[in-house]
Amino acid sequence: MSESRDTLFRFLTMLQLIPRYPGRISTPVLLEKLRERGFIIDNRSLQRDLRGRISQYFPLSCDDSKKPYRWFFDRDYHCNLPALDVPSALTLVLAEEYLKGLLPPVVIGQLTPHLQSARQLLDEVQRNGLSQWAKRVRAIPNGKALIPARLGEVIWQTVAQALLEQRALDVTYLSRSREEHKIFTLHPQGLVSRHSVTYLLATVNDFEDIRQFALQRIEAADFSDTPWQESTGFNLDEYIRGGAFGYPQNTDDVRLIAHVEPQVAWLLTVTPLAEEQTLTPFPDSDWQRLEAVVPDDQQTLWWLRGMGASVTVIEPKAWRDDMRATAEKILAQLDQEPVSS
Amino acid sequence: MSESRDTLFRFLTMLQLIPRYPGRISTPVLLEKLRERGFIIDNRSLQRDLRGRISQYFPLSCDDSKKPYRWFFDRDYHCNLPALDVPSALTLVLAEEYLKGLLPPVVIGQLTPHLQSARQLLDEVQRNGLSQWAKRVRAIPNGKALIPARLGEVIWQTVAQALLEQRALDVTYLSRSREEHKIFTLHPQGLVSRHSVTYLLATVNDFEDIRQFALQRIEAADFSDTPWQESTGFNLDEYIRGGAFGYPQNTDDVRLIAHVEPQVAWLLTVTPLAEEQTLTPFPDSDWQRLEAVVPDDQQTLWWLRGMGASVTVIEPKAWRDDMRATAEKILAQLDQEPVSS
DNA sequence: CCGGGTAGCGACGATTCTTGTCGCATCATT
DNA sequence: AATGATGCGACAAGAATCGTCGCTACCCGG
Repeated sequence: MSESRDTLFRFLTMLQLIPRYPGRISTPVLLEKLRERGFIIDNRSLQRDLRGRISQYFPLSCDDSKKPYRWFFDRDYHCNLPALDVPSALTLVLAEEYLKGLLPPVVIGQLTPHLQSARQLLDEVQRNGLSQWAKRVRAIPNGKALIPARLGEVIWQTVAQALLEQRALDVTYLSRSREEHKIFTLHPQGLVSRHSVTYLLATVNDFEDIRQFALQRIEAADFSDTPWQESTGFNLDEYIRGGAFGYPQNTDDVRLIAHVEPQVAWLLTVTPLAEEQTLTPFPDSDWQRLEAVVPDDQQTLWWLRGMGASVTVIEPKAWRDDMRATAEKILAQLDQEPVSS
Repeated sequence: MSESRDTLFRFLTMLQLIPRYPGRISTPVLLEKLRERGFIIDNRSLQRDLRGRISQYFPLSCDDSKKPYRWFFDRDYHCNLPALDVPSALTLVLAEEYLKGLLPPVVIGQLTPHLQSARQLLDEVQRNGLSQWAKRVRAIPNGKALIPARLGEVIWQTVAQALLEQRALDVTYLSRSREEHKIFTLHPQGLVSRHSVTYLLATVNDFEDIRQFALQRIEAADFSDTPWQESTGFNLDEYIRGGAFGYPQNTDDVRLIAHVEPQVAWLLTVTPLAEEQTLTPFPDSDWQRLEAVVPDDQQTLWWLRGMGASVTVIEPKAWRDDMRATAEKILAQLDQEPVSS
């Protein structure tokens, strides 16, 4: 039996098993995990591999302050197999540009190793012009970029893990009034990132009903000894549609009819509102008639409002009325308020 | 000299040098690249490694239809070193949810291997509940999710590479009127992804001025023999601020003063509009007074419009006037148009 | 049609590396 | 203080690596 082929593969497995810095793994545990994966290996060999071989060629460090030594990679070390190609690296950088306004910094930090290897590749491609690429790529987000909520790194990691491994959490939560610290046991059922705020959906203690918890208001989170309870019949999509995050969204789509400015019409030919969409020019003006089947949700309404006077809603009537009411109310308020204070 | 340590590292280097499927690399070229990196290795050894060792343990295929054999990985193969942890995998999935509405499908496809390894990890975490995680994570985007523009995979890859490697492109471009096919030589200077449309900024032929080209209107792109010309003094940020993508944006920020509904006030405490922002309650109502230093751009104005009657702009006067004018114009248009057609 | 050049591959043997074992030192824990 | 766990140097048997040689197959140009 040529066992040697195992060697290469065993090394790769080891490299995958050793975590990045905040994490660490002790030699015996690593040995155990390798055994689980079918690598019958001597304790001594493992030690030799770690110290003599791998750590010479990888940013691998060892915490030898206590006796079962613990090994870990440098915080930002990352390696892709196969290596990134240029278009993928560019995609990653572009994705980061967008995500900066959408996810808490800590969550993006989770991607740092990936992003760094992308940046590194791009740097190498442009040996001459120093980091030109950073000046050549921009993302302009769709809506107003709010500043994402601050959030502790450990909180995010704990919550993510609890959600996925189906474990209960003991949390200290700062209630909305900013006054009370409350301690709950949560049974995570889902996670929703909305605009720039991330919410955990969970049942509390022994109750059955789902509640929302903004992640940035969780002050401490630990895995609980209480067994996790699944909320039977919970369906995230239905929950969102039910209106938990704003405007109640009907399951049925609606037929939108509107008159739009030429500029908006042009925009819509490039990025349609919906799969089913028609634009027909008017004979007597350069505006166009838009007809589209769109979801009946807050986002669509926002989009229409954001277009301002460039779009005139004809149908559905409810939206037409909403636009009128909103415009009238704005005027009333503007008239009422003094110009300055 | 123990040379063996080289072996492991050489394998890793090989794994990095072999591209994913659409790409391929021939044995002699691979040999050359390994030599460049200091691995003095015999031709025979390389052949043995590829056929005998690596391809046994990796999804590596070989195109042996022609004589310099060409090697490549399966299209979706990907391996992270060190392996992803659960929170990072969740972050990737969440990022994908957001990006689906922001980047053309092809561009996201570029990330498929990464995303797949994330999904795979999550699947493994939840052995019992079959792929529960997919039902437990959602992103609700900030604005209306338009359908991203369609775009050819090869076009994206070619453009990305040309931009970063500073090469000129010969493109066939479908001009805005959808009538004419034009052939240009472009000298890429920058890339801007705006909402869901991606634009290449480039000078054309021998001209000096920068023009925008929507990627989805590029029908064919090839590297040009013409040497790339840098547009001296071009600065992407200045260009965007100059108003090339809509509302001209002044460098100076403005001081926004507005009265906001309690609900909006609450939203703003969680995700502020800007670093400098104050909210002060009014004594005689539950509305609050918002004061913030915000950029003078289209996005901010959109955000204000999207809020409808929940926000009353006090300052700057230009915006207040804009809100009033927009509201009046909407009313006028609604009155003018028949209710239905 | 034919030959030179290139690439793949089997075989082989010397070199080199790998790996289990043993013994000892060190550290942690009780 | 004792016991068990862990780290590590040394060693030798066994295994794998790697360059070389020779053969074959294929591509191309003459």
